[in-house]
Amino acid sequence: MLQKKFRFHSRGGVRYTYAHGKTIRTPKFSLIYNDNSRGFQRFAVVVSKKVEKTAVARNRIRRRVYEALRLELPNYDLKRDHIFIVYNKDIATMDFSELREQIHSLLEQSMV
RNA sequence: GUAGCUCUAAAGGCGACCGCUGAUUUUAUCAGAGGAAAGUCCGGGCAGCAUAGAACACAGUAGUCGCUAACGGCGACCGCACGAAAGUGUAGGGAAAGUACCACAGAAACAAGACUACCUCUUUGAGGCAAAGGUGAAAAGAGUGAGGUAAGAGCUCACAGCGUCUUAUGGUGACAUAGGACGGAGGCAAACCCUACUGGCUGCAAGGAGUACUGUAUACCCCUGUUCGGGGAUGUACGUUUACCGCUAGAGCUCUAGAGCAAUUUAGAGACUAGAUAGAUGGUUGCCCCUCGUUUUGAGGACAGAACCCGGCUUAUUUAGAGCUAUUUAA
Repeated sequence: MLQKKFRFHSRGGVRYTYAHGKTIRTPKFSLIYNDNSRGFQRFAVVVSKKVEKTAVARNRIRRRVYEALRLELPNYDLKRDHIFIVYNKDIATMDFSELREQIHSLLEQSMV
């Protein structure tokens, strides 16, 4: 789990990123990102009720993604806001190293 | 053993590494989801609305006695229904206050009476009868035997049974048992309605205090409707945004003893800080345990995530144990 400082969720921030950010799509994720003026990077993970019905299952997906991000974080200093949108419920059961690899490649794509 | 019924308990265990939220003696230690945290269906605490008042309207509840802070909850008991039994279910007041409805079928559905059948006569018809047949969820409460008649019929009698009223006995009571009198044409009140009882409204996004901004009116405003009664007022009322308080030790839990059939309650002792805020309580992994499969490898371990706090109800769901009933000697 990331520190509270590096997560964000306020209505304004999320909505601003949705409106002005760039989007990268893959079968399991979308990544929306936009520069911010805070001087550090922030992340949000969104899991829709359409993906998983119960709160327990959504929490598990959210925590795994946050954990993968936490392990990737030392390699980056992007000074941007990022939103990960989850489309596929396999993330709850898939191999953790594979999940980490997918998130790594997504972040790499966004650097280009 | 098999089939069934009831009750109770647990919610895999111990570690490693890396994290998150909170607290503190601040860089290290401690604490950190459930039996349903869920649905938000009831009831309260708490908060505000005037000092929280009255009547009507409206809504809810509906066997009795008890328990409780309270309840539409719980316990015990009564009646009825289901079951072979253990047991289970039950909104279970009022239909001679009034209104509405009773499809299809059927002769006929609450208003008269009669389709088939039976009997009589002056026989293309008229009259008598309401037992039998058939329809339907429902067709006057009425079975057996005897008398009776043109044919019949509770028309009459005996026995059995039903309903209403009433007397006695038992019970706090619902009611039960026994006796007496009378039998008058349905059902439906989770249809309107009547009766009794209960309920002021809004909910922690309540509300408090504060910051910044905006705008309106001296009319009105004061938490649903109508009426009555009452209160407020110059910075009063309304709206938007952000951090803080509210925010967790409690009508709570465990044990022992007493009261009670029980729900529950009295006394004593003991243990215990989840309080986050788009929302922490996790991720990865090792060994053991259980289930499936198997030479091994392996797969799986339910339902499900606190959001002011309690008491219930309902729904989801894995496993284990105990007691009881029936069947029988089949394993």
